[in-house]
Amino acid sequence: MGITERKQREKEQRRESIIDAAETVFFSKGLENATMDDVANAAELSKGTLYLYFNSKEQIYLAIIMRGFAILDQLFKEASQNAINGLDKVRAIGQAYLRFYDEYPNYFMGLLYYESNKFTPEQIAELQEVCDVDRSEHSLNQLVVAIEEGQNDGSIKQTIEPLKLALLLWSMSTGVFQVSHCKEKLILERRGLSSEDVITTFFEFIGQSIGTETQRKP
Amino acid sequence: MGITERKQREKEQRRESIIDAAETVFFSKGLENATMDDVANAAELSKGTLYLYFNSKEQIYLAIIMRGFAILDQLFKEASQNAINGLDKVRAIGQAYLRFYDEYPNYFMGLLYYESNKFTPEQIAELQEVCDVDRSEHSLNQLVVAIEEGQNDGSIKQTIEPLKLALLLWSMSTGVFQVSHCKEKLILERRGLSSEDVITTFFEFIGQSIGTETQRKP
DNA sequence: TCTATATTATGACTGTTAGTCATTTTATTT
DNA sequence: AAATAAAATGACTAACAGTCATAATATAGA
Repeated sequence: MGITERKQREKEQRRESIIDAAETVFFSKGLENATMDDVANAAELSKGTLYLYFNSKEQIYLAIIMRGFAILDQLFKEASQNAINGLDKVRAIGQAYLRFYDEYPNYFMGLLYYESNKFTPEQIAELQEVCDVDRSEHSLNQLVVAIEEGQNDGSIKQTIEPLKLALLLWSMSTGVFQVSHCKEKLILERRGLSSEDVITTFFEFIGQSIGTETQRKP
Repeated sequence: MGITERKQREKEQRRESIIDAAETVFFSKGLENATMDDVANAAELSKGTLYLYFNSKEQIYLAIIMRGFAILDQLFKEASQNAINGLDKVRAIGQAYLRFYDEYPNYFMGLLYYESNKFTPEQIAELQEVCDVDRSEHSLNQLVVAIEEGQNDGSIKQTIEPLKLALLLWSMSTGVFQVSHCKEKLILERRGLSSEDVITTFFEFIGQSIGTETQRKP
């Protein structure tokens, strides 16, 4: 009786196609300005149908954000691959996060949205019932692992415990990307600085601060 | 003819009282859940009247946020007062920012809201017509000045230009406060870390990284 | 003081949109 | 072919931001 399986699969596909449509709509008009009818049109479904697959507009956005986390997770994984030691791994992950911010700005914004107050634990639990797992912590864990490795192989100072350092690096990077993105027009340009410029300096700054003496460039 | 002046003054007072009311309402129920009727009730005015003083709900929130920036600006000013050199000033400003985050969490959230995409330049321009000036850059400028001072008196490394370093410190701090605030329940507690713990480590980390060798503690 | 005019305030009304639900359409089973 | 189950629909509701004709109040002029 493969019908049940086929139906399950079709349901899954329909859900994905709704997320696809919502992604296009939300990313182009912005979450606030986009209506559920917009999404329904884009998905070639009626509005009511959307609510058979998701409980709310926010719920759909949350599903989109989870896609972003999956991408980020993958980028981190790839970045870690070719690193020669822990510090190098951390650097590569940092670069990967920068690439994520650069190449997937909409997903990055979603990440910020997620990291704010916005979603209640209930909403996140809801999602897990119908959709993918919550991947929001995977990326951070990869960073923790890289730091542990670096502290073991002697490339990273042991002054800060891995989880704490990972959280710091994560939050500092996020903050720098966010601010340099938003201030680009208002402050940076006016004074002859660019966003990339600030970010590059940030990476140098951090690299020197967490590496052991032997790792420092002259 | 003092009547014009009195009327002007009364108008100003009414506007302030609307902001007072909105502050109470927005801070207690959250911007999203609060309605303009809530604000009107709290202000003991009709909804229509609110729109004689502000163009939109967002506009009122923006006015509240500007109050937050004024407070922050004041805190930075006080913090700078007793510092013995530039690095010390920067440290004091950092502590002041932390105090702001601790003691005025709602204003801090407003600051984050402001630093996001949320407001268009038009909205900010609108505000300036009817209300206080845009103070959002003052605090950052104080930080720039402190860094310049530190680079002149030899307490801060000269490797990064003042504006860039100020932006970095600002954005890193903001990111750390934000994340450690939001992750407190989900990640930190579960692994025996506290938000203060992370923030303290952050300040030590930064202090050591920007100070000149002679400023470092053993 | 009384009337005309300008200012300030009001709340019923409008348009929009997230979310619902009785009904219809389509697919599956007997 | 009929009965049943699953999926889809779109008209409907409730809530809310923002508007505007009308009313109340204050000021100025006679």
